[in-house]
Amino acid sequence: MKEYNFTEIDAKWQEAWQKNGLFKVDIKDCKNKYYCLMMFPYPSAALHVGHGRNYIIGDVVARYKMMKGLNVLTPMGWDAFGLPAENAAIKGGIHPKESTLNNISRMKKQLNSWGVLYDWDREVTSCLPDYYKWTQWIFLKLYEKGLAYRKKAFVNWCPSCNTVLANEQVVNGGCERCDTEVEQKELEQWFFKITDYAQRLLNDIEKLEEWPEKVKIMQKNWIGRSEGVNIEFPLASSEKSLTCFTTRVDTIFGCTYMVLAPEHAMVEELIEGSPDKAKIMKFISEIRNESKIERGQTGTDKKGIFTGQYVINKINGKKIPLWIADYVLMEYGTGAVMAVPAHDQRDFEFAKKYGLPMEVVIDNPKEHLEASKMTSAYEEEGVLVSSGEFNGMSSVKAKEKIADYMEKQKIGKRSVHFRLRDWLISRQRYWGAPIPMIYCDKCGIVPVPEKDLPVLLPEGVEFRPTGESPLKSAKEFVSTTCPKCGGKARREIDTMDTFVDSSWYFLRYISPKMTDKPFDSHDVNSWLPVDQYIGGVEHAILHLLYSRFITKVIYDLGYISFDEPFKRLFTQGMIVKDGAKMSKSKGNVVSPDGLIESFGADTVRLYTLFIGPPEKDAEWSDRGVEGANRFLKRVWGLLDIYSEAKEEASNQEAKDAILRKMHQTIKKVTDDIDGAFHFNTAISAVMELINEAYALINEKGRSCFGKNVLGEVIRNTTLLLGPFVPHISEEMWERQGGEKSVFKASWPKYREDMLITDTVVVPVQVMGKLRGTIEMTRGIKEEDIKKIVLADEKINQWIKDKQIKKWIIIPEKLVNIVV
RNA sequence: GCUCGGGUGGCGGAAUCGGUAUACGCGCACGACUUAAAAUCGUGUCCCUAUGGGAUGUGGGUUCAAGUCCCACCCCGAGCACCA
Repeated sequence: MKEYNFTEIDAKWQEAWQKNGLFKVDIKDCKNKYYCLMMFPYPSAALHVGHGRNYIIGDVVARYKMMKGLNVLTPMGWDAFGLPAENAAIKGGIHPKESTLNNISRMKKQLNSWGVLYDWDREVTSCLPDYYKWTQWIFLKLYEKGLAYRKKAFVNWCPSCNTVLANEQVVNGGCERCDTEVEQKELEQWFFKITDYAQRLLNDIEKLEEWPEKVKIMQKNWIGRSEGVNIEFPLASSEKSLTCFTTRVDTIFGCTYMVLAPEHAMVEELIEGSPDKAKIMKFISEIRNESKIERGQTGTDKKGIFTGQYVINKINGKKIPLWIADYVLMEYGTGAVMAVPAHDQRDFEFAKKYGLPMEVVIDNPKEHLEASKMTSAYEEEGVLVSSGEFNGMSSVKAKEKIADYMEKQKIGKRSVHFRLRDWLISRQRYWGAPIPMIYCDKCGIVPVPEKDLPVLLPEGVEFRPTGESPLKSAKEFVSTTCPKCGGKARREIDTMDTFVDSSWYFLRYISPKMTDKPFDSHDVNSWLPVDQYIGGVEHAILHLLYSRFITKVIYDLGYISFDEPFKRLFTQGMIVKDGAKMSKSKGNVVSPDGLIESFGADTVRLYTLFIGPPEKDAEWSDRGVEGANRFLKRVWGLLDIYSEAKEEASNQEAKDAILRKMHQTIKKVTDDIDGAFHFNTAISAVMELINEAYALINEKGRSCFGKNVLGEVIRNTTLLLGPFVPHISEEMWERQGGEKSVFKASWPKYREDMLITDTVVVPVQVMGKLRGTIEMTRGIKEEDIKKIVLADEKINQWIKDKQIKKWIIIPEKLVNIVV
C-alpha cells in the first residue's frame, strides 16, 4: 500500500467537496436546520495559524453536526470596510477597494487549503454596494424611529496626521501611527440611541443561557446599571436648583459640599457676576484641554475651584459650598455630585486637598470612626449616625427609608442610570458606507429616500488626510438635490462605523442576492437565531452588543420574529508564539502555507485542535505539528495491516479488548464534542485507541482482530476523526468501501454493554494512602471485598499490627481502611 | 482600584460527584533497523537520601480522602476604570 500522500489526498478531496457542493444549502428546507456561524473576518494581507484556529473550530462543528444528520448552514463573508485598508492606501497608494478584493481572494485560497468549507454561494462583502445598500437602509430605519440623531461630540483628533481617530487607534493617549498626543475636538456627529435599549439589552442577557458566563458579565458591566436617587439641591441665592444622582442616599447627611463637572450647562450662569469669573473660566478651559486619557486616570490629583455659590441640602437645611472639579464627568448621571468625603474616597481626597469639612454619618460597626483620624473614606455598610431621625438604622435599610422620605417630601426621586452611552457611528473617513443623509438649506436634514439607495461611495477620491472627511473633496458626490424640495443640497460626507456593517450580516446570509429587500423575513425567521456563533473574545462587548441592539430594533420594526440573534456563543482563545500574540512587528507569525505543504492540511488542523482546550490561549510549537503528522501516519498504516490480516481473529481476547476500547472511544469523543468542544481530549482518546490497537497487533500478531473487527475499528476511527481531519478520513473511508462521503455517513453510536468489563481494578488505601490495587468482579458484596482486601499480602502489611476502625468502600471505585 | 479567568513535570496539557495526580502529545535518554543519517519501531522519563517519603503558586482549615470544598495571601492574563 502506498504511504500517506497528503498532497494528493488534500487536492483530491478539496476538489470533490467543491464539485458535489457538500455544504450547499437549500434555504427553503429548514427542517433540522443548524446555523453555524463564524465571525466574518476583516480581509487582511495573509492569515496565520492563529486565525486558522477560528475557522478550523467552526469547520469541525459544521462537519460534526452534518454527520449527526442536521441540515447545516455555514456561510462566510468579509467585514471589508475599515481603517487598515485605508491606512495602507495612504501609505502605499493602492486603492482600498483593490487591496481589499485582492486580500479576499488570497484568504479564500488559504481557507480552502485548510479544508475549511462554506456555502460560498452566500458570500457577502460589506464594502460592495449590494451589501452596504442595506446597511444604509438600516440607518434610515433607525432614523425613522428616532434612533439615529445628530449632536456635537468630542472626537479624537491627531493634529499631526490631521485626522479623526477611532478609539482603537489611540494608544496610550497618542496616535497609533505617529505617536502625537491626541486632542479632543468637538464636531457634529451621528449617534445611534442604544441607550433606549439599555434595560432590554441587560434583561435579555438572562435569555442567553448558552453564552459563556464571562461574556455575559462583561456585557452587564459595560451596560452598567445603577439604582439610586436624583436629589434636588436649591441654590441659596436663587429659585433655581441643581439635580445630582447618588447611589448612596444613606450618606446624604454627610454631604458637605457639591461638585459640578466643568462642562455643566449651569456653570456660566452660576459664575456670572462673580469677581472670580475670569479665574474660573481659565480653570475650565485648562481642564477641557486635557486629553480624555489624562483626565480619566483614577488616582490622578483632583483639581477644583469654588464657584462662590452655595446650595441647600434640604434634608437637614444645611448650606453647602458649590465647587467645580475635574473628577466629575458630564457624561454620567447629571454632571453634578453630592460630595460625602467621609464615605467616598474621591470626595475624601478632594476635601483633604482643599480643606473642606468632613462628617461621619455611617459608623463602622467594628470600630468607631472619627473624622479627624480617618486616612481614607469608609465606603462599607454600617450604622447611621448624625443623621437625624434615621440614626441607628443600617445603611442598607436607610437607603430605602431615606429614598421614601425624599419622594414624599419631593426632595428627590428614585432613578436609574446606565454607564452605556449612545453609539457614535460617524467616521470622518473614506473607506466606509456613506451615511444616507442630505442637508438642504431650506428643508434641513433630509434622509435619502429608500428608492435612491445605495448612496454609492465614489471611487476616484483623494483619501490622504487633509483634516476633513475625504468625501468632501468629491464634488460630484457632495452636491445633490434635496429629495423634498428639489433644490440644491449637499450630502453627508461622513461614513459609518464598520461595526454597523457587522451588526446585521448574519441576516443577509439567508438572502444574499435579494435586491428589493435586505432579507426575506420568512426565511430569516426559519433559520435564525444562529445556533452556534464562533469567534474571538475581543468582540465580547462591542460587536456582540451592537448586533443584539440592531436585532432588537429590526424585531421592533416587525421584520423578524426573534430579538436575540445568537443562541449559543463560543469564544476561542488566541494562539500565541513565544508568549506573545502573533504580529508582523514582533516577527513571531507562523504561516500555515509552508506547514500545509510539508505535512498536509490535516496535520495542521489536528495539531491546532490538539494544542489545548479551544477556549483558552495556547502556545504554538512547530515540533508539536510533527507529532500530529506521526499520528496520522499511524492511522494510515492500519490500512496496510488490514490488507494483510486474515479473515478470522487469531486472538479472542485482543478482539474483545479492541472492541471495548472502540466503544469507549466513541462515547468519549461524542461527549467531548457535544459538551464544551473539548477537541483536544477527543483527539487524545482516538490516539489511545490507535495506541492500543498497535500494542495488541505487536503483541498478538497482525491478524489478532481478524479482518471484520479491524475493518470496523478503521471505519469508526475514520468517522470519529472525520470532522478533525476530513481529507484523510474521506480517503480511508473510500478505500474501506464506504459509500458517498464520510460526512454523509452517520456519526457512530456506542454500545452501552460494550463499555464495561466484568472486573474492575480497585485502588486500596490505608489511611488515605494508596497501598495497592486489587482486581474485583463487579457487583461484589462488601463482606467479600473486605475478605479479599485482608487476604492481600501487601495490604496486610499495613494493617496487621493495627486495629481497623472503619471501612470506606465505594463500590467499583475505591477502598479505604482507617486504622 | 473593581470584575472575571488562571497558576499541575523540561514544555503544551489530562483528571464527571471530593476517590489511583501527571492521560495524550512534544522534548529528552537508551536500544533496534542502517555503512551512516533521517524516518520508523521498542523501552524509560515528576522529585528525593527510594521495601519508603515528598510534590498540583504560598499558608491555614474541613474530610477516612483535597488539584477539586472553605479562609487568608502571592503571582500571571483579560475586561472596566474618577460611573457619584
